[in-house]
Amino acid sequence: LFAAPSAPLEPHGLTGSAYLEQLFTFGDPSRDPLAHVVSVAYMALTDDPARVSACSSKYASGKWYEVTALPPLAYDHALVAGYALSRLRAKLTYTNIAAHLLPASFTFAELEELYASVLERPLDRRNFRRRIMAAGLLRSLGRTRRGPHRPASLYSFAQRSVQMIEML
Amino acid sequence: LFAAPSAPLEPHGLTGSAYLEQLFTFGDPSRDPLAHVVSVAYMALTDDPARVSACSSKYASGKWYEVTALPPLAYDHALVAGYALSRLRAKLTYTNIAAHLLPASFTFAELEELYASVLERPLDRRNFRRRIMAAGLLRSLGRTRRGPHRPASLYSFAQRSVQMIEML
DNA sequence: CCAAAAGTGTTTTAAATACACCCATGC
DNA sequence: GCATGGGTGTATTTAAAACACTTTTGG
Repeated sequence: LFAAPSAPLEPHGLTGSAYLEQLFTFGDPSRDPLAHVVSVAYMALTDDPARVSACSSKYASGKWYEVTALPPLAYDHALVAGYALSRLRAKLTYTNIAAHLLPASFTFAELEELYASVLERPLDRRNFRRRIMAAGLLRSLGRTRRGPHRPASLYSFAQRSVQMIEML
Repeated sequence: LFAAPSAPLEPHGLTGSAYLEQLFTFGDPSRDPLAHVVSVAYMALTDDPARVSACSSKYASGKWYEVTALPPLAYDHALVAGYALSRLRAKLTYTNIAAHLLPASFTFAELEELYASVLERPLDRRNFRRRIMAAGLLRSLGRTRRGPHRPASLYSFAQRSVQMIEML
């Protein structure tokens, strides 16, 4: 989460390619003690935090936190963040929304780690791979990433537009 | 669907017990050619249409239509209605939201007919009953409804508050 | 006794789960 | 050659799907 208390995330300030999804409109009269504020909350996904900080000076003071360790947030913003997380969790299980949280090419281990950390539970590597593949979510790039150990095959998402897919 | 073109459904005009769920906030600048109107759309569910017409004179002119045969609607209201229907369909399969579309007691056949008509597909009576029962969705009332044929057992929902349940 | 809706089980098929070892590389 | 992360298959369990007849009542 990118939390910039005095400068809420502005959809139009993001670089073009970021995925945006409307979450919920918060309008409880008591959510702000000084005025009746109606906020239409959006969730933006990116694989590259730097793009968010860079797109406007307003966000330069923002900070990233693990979702499980958010600092105290103003107003009902913890509620908003919780809503975003639960939506993201749900959509990971029935859409290809993960395409917007990973770079153009990635290893299977990176995909699995994304799922495991957002869902906050360990996944069986073999069963996970079987289902992802059966869902036709990925395209193999035929390339590998070399590193200190056995090279890992690289993949990209077959589709970037978010769509429903049975998978978990 | 209750369509009252010149008098949009006002949540607070409904009788107390109606289930209300926020759908989406429509804010496309071009949705109304005359002004930039932002609409926070809600879906209300009731088992009793008369309660809606009765709650305010503004709704007296409203009419009910089969969702599959809506008349032409103003602005982007067909989009809103479509959104509502798809949300309802989805929630029938993983929540007990049907509790708000049936009276306090009902027969199994009535429940099945509700599901079949909203989902627009026939359901196998035995498999449907097995899953609904396995989900613990219903409470048997021990009473029956007498009619021209074999009496049908009456049920009510175990919970009225909407909650997630694996079932279809 | 007949028409009409209510109610009930079993078999087959598919999917989810549980589980442990070999492989390829850099150092 | 060893440490490390990458990659693979099978057996079991559970759930979904397909399918047809008997029961109870009113008229």
